Amino acid sequence: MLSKETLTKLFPDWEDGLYDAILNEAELKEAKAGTTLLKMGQNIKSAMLVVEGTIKLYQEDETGGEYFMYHLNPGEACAVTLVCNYHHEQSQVLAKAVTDIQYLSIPIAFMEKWLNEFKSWHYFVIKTYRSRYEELLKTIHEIAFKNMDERLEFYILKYVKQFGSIVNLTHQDIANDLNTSREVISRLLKKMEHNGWIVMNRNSFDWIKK
Amino acid sequence: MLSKETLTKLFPDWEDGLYDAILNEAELKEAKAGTTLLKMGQNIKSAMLVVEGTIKLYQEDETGGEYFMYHLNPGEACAVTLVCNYHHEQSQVLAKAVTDIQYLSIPIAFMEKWLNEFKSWHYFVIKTYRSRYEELLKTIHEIAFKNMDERLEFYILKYVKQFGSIVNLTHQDIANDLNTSREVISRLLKKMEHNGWIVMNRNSFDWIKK
DNA sequence: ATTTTAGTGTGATAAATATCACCCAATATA
DNA sequence: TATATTGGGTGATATTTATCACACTAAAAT
Repeated sequence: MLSKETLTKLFPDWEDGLYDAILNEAELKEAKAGTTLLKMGQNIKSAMLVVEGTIKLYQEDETGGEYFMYHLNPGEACAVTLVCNYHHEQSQVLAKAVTDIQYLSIPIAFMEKWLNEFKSWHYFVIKTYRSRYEELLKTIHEIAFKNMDERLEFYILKYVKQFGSIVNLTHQDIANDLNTSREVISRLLKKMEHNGWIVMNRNSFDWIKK
Repeated sequence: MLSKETLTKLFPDWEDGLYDAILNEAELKEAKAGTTLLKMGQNIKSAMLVVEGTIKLYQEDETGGEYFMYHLNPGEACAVTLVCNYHHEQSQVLAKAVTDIQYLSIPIAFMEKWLNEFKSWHYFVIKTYRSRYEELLKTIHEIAFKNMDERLEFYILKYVKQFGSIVNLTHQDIANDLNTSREVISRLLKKMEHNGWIVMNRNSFDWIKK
């Protein structure tokens, strides 16, 4: 089980009572890398706070397409699950574990209660929304104004920032995340290789630009 | 000046003290249709609550491109200006008045204060962020998965919902909002005309689909 | 009434991306 | 070791969107 100490490190801005509330009411869950944690259209029954590992958030198309938006890391929460009313809100996003993860699952019944009881929870919710709103703005900026080569670079840089400069993704993985085809990614990566930005291997490549 | 009664109608969920605080601290401002209210990169000095008229929110490119995201209507607030810290936050969006507008301008010094004092303000901020987050998701969905013809239809439908079925926009206006060129819009509108979805006039067209 | 300007129509062409077809090589599996 | 599977390379072609060029017309300005 989770210690108050760990919680304090993950969520340093909370007040004391909130840690206790979490320890009492939240369930610590685990999921293997690759698990889908939230599908589009799915009813939201609990909030999700990341304790360990990384989650990727996607916009999902009816026809199966996906577009990667941002990472969720330990100490962060999935904004869409922080609902403040019971009225069966449906998820607008797709969430996948990219590593093995641990997360706190909090029944949405507590959302409103805690908003009333804990100022620091209130701030946490606002902070979460604000930062995710900003991530979405960045995403829109990329798709609306940039060509695929620049979007690919932006995508790789996000990966590198998260996991380091050895990118363990297949071309197909990347194509899925950017809602394009494998051939397009292969050709663009080949260009990056020619430019000396990456060193390519099977199943991975190394980002060496600058 | 603004009456408490008007405020109550615009913001029905607030508590009594908050109306007074607004009446004391907020400044009622006006702007003509077409005014730019917030530029990208601009320092945020005050929050903006719409009292009268409609504001359009854009993502802005360094090179002058724009992409329309959503409308702000009376009773709604600009999420990006609802900052909860003083540290010279910069606007990530472009906001333009599309009609003559009236809005409340609140120095950001009060943001944090009111978060502590008024629960209803806290809820208002969260509600604002949540609904704008959802608007951004819709925008991403459009750009990431749809071709220009579908995006144009989505765009027109947003307009129609706001202002009625007579669309008083030039092809160039629309092209700017969708970050494309006038020719592209002209051709797509011509197709819609052939399909019997619109009746075209100079400077406007009429949406008659279904 | 004439000129200017803004809004629109449209062909030609270019660029970006998507799709199809098929190949080869590395790795996993039988 | 043989075979199947997965990851990747690449030409050909189609589609979508962008760009250029220019013509036409309604409305506005002179």
